[in-house]
Order: sequence, then structure tokens, then C-alpha cells
Amino acid sequence: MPRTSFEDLNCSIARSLDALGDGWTMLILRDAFFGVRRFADFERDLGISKNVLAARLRALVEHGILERVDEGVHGERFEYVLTPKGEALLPVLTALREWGDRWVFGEGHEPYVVRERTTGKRPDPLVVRGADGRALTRRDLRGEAGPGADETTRQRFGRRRAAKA
Amino acid sequence: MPRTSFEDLNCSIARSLDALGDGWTMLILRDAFFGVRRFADFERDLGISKNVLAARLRALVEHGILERVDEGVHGERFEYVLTPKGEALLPVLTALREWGDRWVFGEGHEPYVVRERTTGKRPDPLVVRGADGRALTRRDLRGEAGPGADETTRQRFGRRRAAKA
DNA sequence: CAGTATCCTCGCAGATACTG
DNA sequence: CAGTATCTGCGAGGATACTG
Repeated sequence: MPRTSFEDLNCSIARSLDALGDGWTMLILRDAFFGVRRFADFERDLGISKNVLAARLRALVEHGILERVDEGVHGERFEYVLTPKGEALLPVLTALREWGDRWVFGEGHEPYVVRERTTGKRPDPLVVRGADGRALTRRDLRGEAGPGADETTRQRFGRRRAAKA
Repeated sequence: MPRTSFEDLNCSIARSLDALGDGWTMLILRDAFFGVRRFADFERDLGISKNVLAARLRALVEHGILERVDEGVHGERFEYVLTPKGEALLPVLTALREWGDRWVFGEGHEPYVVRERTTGKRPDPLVVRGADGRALTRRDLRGEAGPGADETTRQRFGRRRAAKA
């Protein structure tokens, strides 16, 4: 049996990993917290292939973490927005980021600070702020500008294999 | 390319997932926080095969999250204990567990409460307490007793495939 | 007990072409 | 734009036998 499912274990960690354990899922959620909503934007930001992205998004929708909203504007336009269940994952992402800031990166790394912007309306994205307090734009997140900007994009090529275990 | 490595991304979340993104790793760490230390115990508690467990433990040691300690008692005896870097992952596990308690499990689930027992000496395990405050033993964790006991063990058989995405 | 060595399988993931 | 459909393959993960 290739990949074991933990859904029958009476353990919150194991069950959570059933929904989040995939390698891409947490990065998709990270982008979702950064305000990414559209299929093509996830695709470009993450450098993930269409079919894999479609499968992961579908699974997240089925788990009730994302919601697929039809923005019936001219032409087909769908958006994937975090549900309350999805937004509740912010502490997980935050803990992960803080650990990485402290233990994986060196001291020189300027961490992002993610703060909720509770305007009430759920589809509103969160505000992503750099260490200087400046709110970052989508362009910053694409690695085109900004302090310690995220270079998620443009990584479609030049990837490296993980250290073979 | 099968599995993408995120080690060249300037993002703490992505980099963290490079060390933790594996499906088994978080559960191994969960057990480590529960005081599991020996190869055979991880093997039995998780129902993981020897080669996979060996690979995951080796990777965790290489990442500096676990340390392989030779307990040179009669016969070969090694223990895998959390390093400071590994213990720093407690907030991540906690956030994951709390999310699962709230959103994956229903209201009826009695969550575990994990508290640090800082006796100073690092090899000391953490204390795992049930919702009633009683400290849980290894037997509890094996699903043989205790309130809402973890049934990680005995799951070697009867696993289910994850919902095919 | 704590692994290593082998073999096998099936799913994740990548690439590409196609559709409404 | 937002996917589906199809093909391919690599390697994580499982099972088992063997070793100091």
C-alpha cells in the first residue's frame, strides 16, 4: 500500500494531516492567505501543473477548507476563497513560518508578518506585511520587488531534487 | 519531476515543509513528543515499515530535529530524542492538533493536552495529559486504555485508502 | 533490538493537448 | 480563463528476508 490514510485514527494530528499532509497543499493555503484566489494565479505562483493543482483544489474544497465561488463576470471566472475552517489554519501556517524563520533560515532573514484584516466580509484577503510594516502587494509576493520578497514565482525551472533519503 | 523541493525558495513555510512535508514525519514527531524514543516503538506505534522508518529517522537526524543517542546498555540500544530545534516544533504540532480538534473532529472529541515538562535534562519526555488532567502513560497512547485513547497502534491492518483525488 | 538489502506496486506529479 | 483528458515515470511506501 503506497500512501496510508490516517482518517481512521483517533488523533487530531493524524486526521489533520489527512487533509493537509500533501506536499503542495500547505503552499496553496499559504498563497490563499496571501490573497491568491484564481486558478491561473496559483498555477503561476507555485509553478504547479494544471492537473495537480486542480486535484489539490478539489480536495481542499471537498474538505471544506476552500470554497469555489463563481464570480459570474463576463466569461468564466472562479475564485477559491478560504472558508472559516480554512482561515482557522492561520495558526498552523504561522507556527510553521516562525519555526522556519528561527531554525531553517539564518538570522538575516526578514520574516513576513501576516495579519488578519477582519473587515467582516469573508472573501476579503488578509494583509501581508513585511518586517517594515509596509503592506505587500501581489507584485511583491511574486518576487519582483519588496524587502526579502518571496521568490515563489519564476521557480518553474531550476528546481532541485530533495536530498535522496 | 516527481516531487519538487522547496529548498531554494525564500519562504519559511516552503523551507519548513522541505523538512516536515513528508506524510510520516509529523506523526513520528508527534510520537517523539509523546516520549517514544526507540526504533521498534516507532515502528509498532505507527505501523510503518522498517525501511521507511529508517529513512525518515535518518532524514530527521540530518535536519538536526532528532538526535541519535547510543544508550550503550547491554546489546545495541539507540534512542532518538528531540533536539532543541525539534522541540521548537511543539507549537506547530499544537496548532495542528487544535485545528483538528475543532474542525475535523466533532464536539465530542476529548483533545489531548501536551505540556512541557522542563526538568532541564533534554532527554526527558514531555508529559501528555488527557482532558481530565491525568498524565497518560505509554499504554494509554497505545489505545489500550484511557479516555479518548489514541488508537495509533493495531492499525497495521484495516487501513483505508485516501479518497482518490 | 536496530537496522540493511531487495523487490514490487501504485499514486503523485509533470508535460502536453484539448474544450467551453 | 479554467479547467479536463491522457500519457508517462519516478520514487515513496509496503513486504519480507537477512545481519551484527
